[in-house]
Amino acid sequence: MRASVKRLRRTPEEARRLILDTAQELIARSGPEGLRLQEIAAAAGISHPLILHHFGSREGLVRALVQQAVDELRDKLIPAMGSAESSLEQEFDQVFDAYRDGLAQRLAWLATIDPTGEAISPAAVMRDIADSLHARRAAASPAGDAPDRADTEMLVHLIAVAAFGDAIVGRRLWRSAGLPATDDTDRRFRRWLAALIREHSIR
Amino acid sequence: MRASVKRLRRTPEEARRLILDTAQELIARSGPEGLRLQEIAAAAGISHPLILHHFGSREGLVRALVQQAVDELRDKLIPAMGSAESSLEQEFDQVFDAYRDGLAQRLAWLATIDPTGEAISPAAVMRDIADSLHARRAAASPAGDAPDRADTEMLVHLIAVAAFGDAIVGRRLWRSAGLPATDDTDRRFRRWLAALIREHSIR
DNA sequence: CGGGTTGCTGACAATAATGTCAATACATGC
DNA sequence: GCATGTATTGACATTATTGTCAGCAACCCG
Repeated sequence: MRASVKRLRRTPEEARRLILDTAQELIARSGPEGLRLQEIAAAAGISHPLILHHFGSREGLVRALVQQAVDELRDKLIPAMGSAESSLEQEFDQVFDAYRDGLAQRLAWLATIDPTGEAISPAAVMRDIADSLHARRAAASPAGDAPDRADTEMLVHLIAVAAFGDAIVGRRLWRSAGLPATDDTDRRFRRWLAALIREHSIR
Repeated sequence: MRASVKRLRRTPEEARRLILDTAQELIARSGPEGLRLQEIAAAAGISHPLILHHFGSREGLVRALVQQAVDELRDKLIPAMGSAESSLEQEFDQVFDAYRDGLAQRLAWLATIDPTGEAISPAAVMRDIADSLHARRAAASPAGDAPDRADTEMLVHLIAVAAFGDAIVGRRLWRSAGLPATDDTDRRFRRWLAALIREHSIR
């Protein structure tokens, strides 16, 4: 004899968005290990069959989550490394911060789900970034001393893997080195790396 | 009316070893997501209660796996970055190779299981490495121009996070940059990074 | 050889997870 | 207001996974 409960009716886009956002919060908090449909549903205030309705299966949800993580990375990285005005230090802050809120964890998860990288490829994000950065470096350097294209590619790779690795194991490593795992230590590392790169670019 | 089957009887150490090794193979292949007792047991040719007998619970097995990954990293990294004779290039090969065979994946998994890094800490591995490297740098540089201790700490951190990140997303990023995801590309990156570091150290 | 210790297994229990389905409620168009 | 479409849900089915337990079997020791 339960009173008929008010039922919220969303557009499919809203519903998918709600589910994806909730799932990502849970992943950021406790990792992808314990990502259960029931748990997501409870956190989102919906029933678990609704997730299956919108994504077909758990597998479909995972695919959507991974795709969104890749898109998110691209959308954060391109403006971070592509803007011509910002300083190297500002760029680094943006790149390193891009991985916050569990984005690095989601990407690491993707890497374990799809080790070969065949299933989902982040398009040509890195090439676009390298193009943009290379153009800036060429413009900034005196004629005849333009840096090698390969050098720029290596540089982009270094920054990408370092920022990614730092997001996942950075704090742990600082602790293991006997240094405080604080924002300040993080910042000092970024500054040091920026100086290293600058030193290299000037030559 | 089955014939009584010959039963293999191992020492507890052998059994634990067999189980851990089998589990790690599975993790390296398909990630920790699908790490099931039944699956490990089937791959190891044992029954799944035997795992529970030796590790108490699935949780206990996970703890042992993570502990072994941390130990393995330490045992590979200290000789790789601590030896005085090898060249920077040789060291880099050892450090980057240390993460192969899924070790980086296991460590990333650990990072998602234990995000704060409180539960299992890799002792003072990084400090030991920094100590060792710093002593070498001081000895190698002319008197009065010894590098800063903080500089060495940053350097060790950079190499550690870059190698880690490279192990997990490196190949994917090369593909995304339009470069071949081959051993050769990997090696070129290591050589480039070694040159960058050398350039910095000489100054 | 006999008895004790314990590694090891098959069968079972308990629970939890994904997925199915019919029914319901909310919106929109006529 | 009524009909249609579909987002949403509760109840259920199915399967898989961890964990328990009693008993078997290999090895050691006297």
